[in-house]
Amino acid sequence: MNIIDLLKEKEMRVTAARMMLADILSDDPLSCEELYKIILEKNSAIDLASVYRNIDLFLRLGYAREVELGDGKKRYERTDVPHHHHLICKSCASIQDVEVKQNLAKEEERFVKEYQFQVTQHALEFYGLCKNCK
Amino acid sequence: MNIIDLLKEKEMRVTAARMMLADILSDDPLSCEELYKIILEKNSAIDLASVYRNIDLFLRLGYAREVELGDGKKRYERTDVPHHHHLICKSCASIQDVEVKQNLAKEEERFVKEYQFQVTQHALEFYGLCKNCK
DNA sequence: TGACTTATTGCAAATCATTTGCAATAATAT
DNA sequence: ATATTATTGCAAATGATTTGCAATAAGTCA
Repeated sequence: MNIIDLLKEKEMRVTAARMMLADILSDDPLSCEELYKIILEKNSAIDLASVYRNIDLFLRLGYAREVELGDGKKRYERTDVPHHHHLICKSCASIQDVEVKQNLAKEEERFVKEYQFQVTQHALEFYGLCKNCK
Repeated sequence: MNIIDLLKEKEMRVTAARMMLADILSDDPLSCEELYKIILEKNSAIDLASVYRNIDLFLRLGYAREVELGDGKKRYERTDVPHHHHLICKSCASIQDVEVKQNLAKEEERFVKEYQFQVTQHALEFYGLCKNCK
């Protein structure tokens, strides 16, 4: 689903700021500060507060997802990139996307049966040392 | 390893604040603010800044581990409780410990071979609705 | 197209979690 | 007991994120 349709469906306005942000969001997890700076580099500008507000909107629309890398900053990536996980280097902070082949869905089914807990989402990230840093 | 020995080994002082904190840290992941309040309830007091400083020390000593629950606050639990994961309710914020039976170690070995990335730690948390909230 | 309504924006100030500087205090070695 | 210096409490600083409010721009309808 593209961002224009998502906005119209909820009767929200299609603004220049939202289009630009939607365009910049990618498969890399980016913080609001990073998004803000990328926009500055393009000789454009969206107030940092508006970046936060619109990212928040994108989360509610299901256009973006939050990624927790454990450094105190929240990152965001588009939901239309396939579900994946990250290898996070504790030395240089580089982030690499990886797929995990194990089936966590089975575990999640078990949680429903054992604890009546309905899992809607999970976070799985790996920390360590990358090729260059070890 | 108990906290007194860990401190002495590194020639750090065994203080009342450290003993109290070490005692309160448990298998539940608690934030610094929560630890601080628990101590207040015991009619005792450790400055919040000292809680932060000592938790940080405990991490370096390997006495505590950090748990990321994605709500913008870091939580801590003792390392001597077995490695486990959490079911985090998005509605009431309750936290339940669970074991995951799948073997992530195999995936981690694959990352070494495929990307020369040495995993030292991973974070796996499940989000959803608990028994009472769904 | 132009005027109208109201969501959205930019700006500044507020808030929340965490960190830091510094003087006072308490833990260890002598 | 005293001296040394790590640790503490307190207040102020920082960094990420949120909020209030007036100015602006998107959508609506004549």
